Amino acid sequence: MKSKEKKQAATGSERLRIKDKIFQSLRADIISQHLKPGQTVREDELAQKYGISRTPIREMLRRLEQEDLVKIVPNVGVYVSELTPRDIEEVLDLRICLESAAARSAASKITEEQMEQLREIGRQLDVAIEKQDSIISFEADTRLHDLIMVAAGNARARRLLNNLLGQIHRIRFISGHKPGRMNTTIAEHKEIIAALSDHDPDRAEQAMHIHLVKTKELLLPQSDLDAKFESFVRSSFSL
Amino acid sequence: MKSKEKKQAATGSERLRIKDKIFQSLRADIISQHLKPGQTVREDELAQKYGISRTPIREMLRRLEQEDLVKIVPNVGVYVSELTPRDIEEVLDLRICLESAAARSAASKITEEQMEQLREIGRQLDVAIEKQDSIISFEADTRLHDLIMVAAGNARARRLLNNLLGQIHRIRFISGHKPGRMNTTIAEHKEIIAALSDHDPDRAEQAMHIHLVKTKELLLPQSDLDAKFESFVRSSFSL
DNA sequence: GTATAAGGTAATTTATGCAATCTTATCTAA
DNA sequence: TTAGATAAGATTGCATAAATTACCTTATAC
Repeated sequence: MKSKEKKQAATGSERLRIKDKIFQSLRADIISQHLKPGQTVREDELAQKYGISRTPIREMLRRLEQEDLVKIVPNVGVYVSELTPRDIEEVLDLRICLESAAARSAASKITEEQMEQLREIGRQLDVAIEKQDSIISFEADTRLHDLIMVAAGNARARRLLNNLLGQIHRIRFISGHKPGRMNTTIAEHKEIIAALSDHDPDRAEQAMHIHLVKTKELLLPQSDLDAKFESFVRSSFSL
Repeated sequence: MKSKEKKQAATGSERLRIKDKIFQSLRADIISQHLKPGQTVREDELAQKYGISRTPIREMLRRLEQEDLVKIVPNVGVYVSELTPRDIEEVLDLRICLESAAARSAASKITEEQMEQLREIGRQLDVAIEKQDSIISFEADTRLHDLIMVAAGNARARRLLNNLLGQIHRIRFISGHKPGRMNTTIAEHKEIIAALSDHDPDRAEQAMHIHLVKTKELLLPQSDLDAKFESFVRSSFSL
């Protein structure tokens, strides 16, 4: 009896981690294209796969829907979201909009401690160039962008962007790795760091904007764009 | 038999509406301050109040959490979100960021049909001024901003903003009505319409930005702001 | 007298069974 | 042969019950 109670307590304390782990696993499967767009996702199936009941699975699926990773049709089923060129452009435009504003804000608000972290990231970028290691570059990239969102001081904006990031990573998986982009990306990042170091809002916003627009153009083939319309965000600066 | 099927179909189609209605009711109670910030919200209580089980209530609460209207502490409970001056500023800054970009985008993309709807809204604004009717002004305001989001062509941005709108309305309830603001608001709206009519992205963005910054300053007493830091969004244009 | 631990209570979280709904396939009639 | 209706199959949606967790109270030991 006592051993049983102990076991229950153990599973109980680990359950939260397990639940979160399952969610991350599901999310990763969609981002990594392991679950293909349009594919049906059944509650029952996932419940069996992960050995839990349908109730928490349902909850996870709602969260994934909120991130636009799945589409839920009432009384019918759940599907992995499609990612049309239009969808991709919407996500990337939103990113440009949010992160450009964040860079502007961060330029004024960033603390010396955060600035030191940024410089450390800058040194990692040097290492990435030296070793031509895209993994290091990618990780530094991720920390750079998140650190700027933190420095910008708008927690809601950061949460929104983190939601978008799931889809952005998914887009990366679709587009595949573009070799040769790393070095130019790093140069853009260093310009962003320099602008923040100078606490220059205009320059920081512009640097981030240019960087993200270039990233967008790389991820979204120009042929897919509707060229006759201006994008959601400005395509050039006139500061 | 046939009548039974008919009845089932009827209740089925009404069920969704009822569930949606309960959600809207809950949401309205929070926005209207009928449920006070910090107040505990129990699943059991709501389930009894609305005569449904806790499962759909849970689902609604998760949706409300996603809109930041409630805060869920795992294994503890659900609370109505607080709205500190910082929270208010975050929400309003996000709005400025999204809607300014939308106005820019809409200036290029807006169709003649949408432009005609805008002009109709403009005429409603004239009526509002003539009758000094803030209700008409508010309704025209709502349609104006949403129409611009539609014209901007970014469905995700529109959804995000609609989520923010719940909190923005809540902020309005807290701040109370400011008489005398209506006429200047309308003037700003007409400038936005004029800029869109000219298909001038810079002017449209600037007009929207100025309008929303003024709205923010009205809703958020300057004494609450941290004056030494630049906001998430630029506070002035230099076009 | 205070602090700590154990037990009880009230809430969420999970699991499971049942009902409602949608889709699809088959059968019949025109 | 095709169109429409009906029935069967599958899946979600809802409700209730069991389990777990967190908090609060109380009692005991130092």
